[in-house]
Amino acid sequence: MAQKPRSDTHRLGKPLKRAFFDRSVHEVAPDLIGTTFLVGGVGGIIVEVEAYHQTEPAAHSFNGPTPRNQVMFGPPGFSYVYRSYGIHWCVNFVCEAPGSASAVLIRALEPTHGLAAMRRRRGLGDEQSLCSGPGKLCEALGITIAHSELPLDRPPIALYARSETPEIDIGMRIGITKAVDLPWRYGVKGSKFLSKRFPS
DNA sequence: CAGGTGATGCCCT
DNA sequence: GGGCATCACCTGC
Repeated sequence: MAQKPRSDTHRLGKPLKRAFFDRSVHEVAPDLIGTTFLVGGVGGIIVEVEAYHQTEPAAHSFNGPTPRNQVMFGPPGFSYVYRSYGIHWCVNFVCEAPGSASAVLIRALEPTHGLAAMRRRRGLGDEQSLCSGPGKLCEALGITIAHSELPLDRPPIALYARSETPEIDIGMRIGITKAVDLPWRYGVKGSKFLSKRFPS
């Protein structure tokens, strides 16, 4: 029998304001660790993210604005959803001043809200694998391209401040082929809900 | 548990 | 037409 969901015992913090994202992506990314991310009331605690910035070739914005990535060049506090490998969706939060074209990729959640809905969408019972990857968490939360370019402080999206400050691991980003040596991946130290363990 | 690989859509050159 | 900010499943240790 699975352990009791954490949502039974922990309270949500204050809603994040859109101004939270009007800072350097390198400040926002680690600050997002431990916050709660819900879509339509379903989601959990962010345990892993990566930062991307226009000045670095792994970013979708590196080659300038296109129809797909235009939201990255707009104001902070909006979602950017793209299709990955033709199969999965991945979600980012746009950061910094308009034109900086930086964003935080949400890579893993600790599921806390709507476990039944997530299991149904994922076709899985294993709680540890529900949201342990950028494509997995989008499937669990029902995120598609229809959720791109939406404000992060209005329904159906909700973000809540962390109630405790977790110990944070920092490492190289995963699954990319360019700018592989930038340590722009952040995660909750020792979390069982990461997409991959941080090297010790 | 680590490593290799096929599936699959679409953006951009 | 090339190249992916991935996942699940298979192998072999």
